[in-house]
Amino acid sequence: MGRPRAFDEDEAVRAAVGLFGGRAYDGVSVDDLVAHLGVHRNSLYKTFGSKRGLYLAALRRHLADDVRRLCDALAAASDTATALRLVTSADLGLLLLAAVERAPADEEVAAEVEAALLAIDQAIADALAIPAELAAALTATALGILLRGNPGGVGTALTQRLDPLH
Amino acid sequence: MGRPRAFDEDEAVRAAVGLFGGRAYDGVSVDDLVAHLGVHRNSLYKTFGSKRGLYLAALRRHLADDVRRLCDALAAASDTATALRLVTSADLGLLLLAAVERAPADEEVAAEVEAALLAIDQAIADALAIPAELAAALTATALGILLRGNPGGVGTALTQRLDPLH
DNA sequence: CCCGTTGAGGAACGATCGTTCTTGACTGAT
DNA sequence: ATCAGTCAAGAACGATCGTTCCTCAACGGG
Repeated sequence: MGRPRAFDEDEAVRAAVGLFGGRAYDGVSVDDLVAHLGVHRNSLYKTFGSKRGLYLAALRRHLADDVRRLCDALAAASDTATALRLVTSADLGLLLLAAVERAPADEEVAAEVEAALLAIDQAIADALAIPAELAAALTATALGILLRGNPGGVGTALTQRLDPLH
Repeated sequence: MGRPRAFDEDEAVRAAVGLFGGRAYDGVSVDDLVAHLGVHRNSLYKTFGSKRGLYLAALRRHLADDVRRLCDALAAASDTATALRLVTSADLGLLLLAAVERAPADEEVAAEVEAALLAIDQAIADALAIPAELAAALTATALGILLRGNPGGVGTALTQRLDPLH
């Protein structure tokens, strides 16, 4: 019963992933969300409770979709260069912003971020058959490269040194 | 002539470095700054022009002081492990936040950040006598480790593999 | 001694923030 | 046809944002 929804919740959350992945949390206003999500204010609060609720939904969706897809792709990687290229070419804007900007101020975000990073570590460790600590170092390298906007394939120089090793 | 200042400008900027390095730009209000800097609203705007002006001053101070000190320390590093340890133990909170959160929205910030990262790259390249691209990869790794809050000396696993190389 | 100048101290501004309220449109079941 | 229930639409809320204005205190030069 009741009037049917005029918006698709999944679609709205994915749009929120794009917005929150593009600029800081405080840089995305509720007006921006309403304008770009196709969800009206009232429905937004009815569905997600608050701006933070929507942010958490977007973050979890980002991790469940994009990060999960990255981990699946990593499972097929057989060498360090491939693994590093996969991570650095993935769309992890929201994860990166969440880790640097939100995690220190929101422990629920911090927990999600930490779990996602550990999942990436594990995927790399399994795929390359290397210790988890070394995989974590590779993840850190990939995040650092993403952070710099990947200036001219910085990763290749490193992987050329790493590949003969393992 | 005129009434003498009751605050130390350098001291105020250093306090701003601490505030802006601890949370997001929008998470630090002018009221916070006034409360923690010992500078009154009027003097803040008279001296720095705007909140963004103070932020830029703090960022430049952070780069001129902390990053410069890091580069000097790097000049004395003779192996990869030492270089990586120096960067990951440096206090680069403001640089990290600026790179991820402000740089995409403020090209002046982006320019400062890029210059600082290049300076770190160069310091590592010079100290270890390695190509600039490899040094950039090491910088990226260090930033990634900082981003994760350095969970249990992740860097050591990587440097053990890298050291025999160069 | 008094005047011009500069900073301190707050009050106050308009704008925007996240959130809520009110009203009306649309639905399935009675 | 009517009623209860859900959502759309947008006005409106108090709070807080960055910024400005106004008044008084403290100095140096004539």
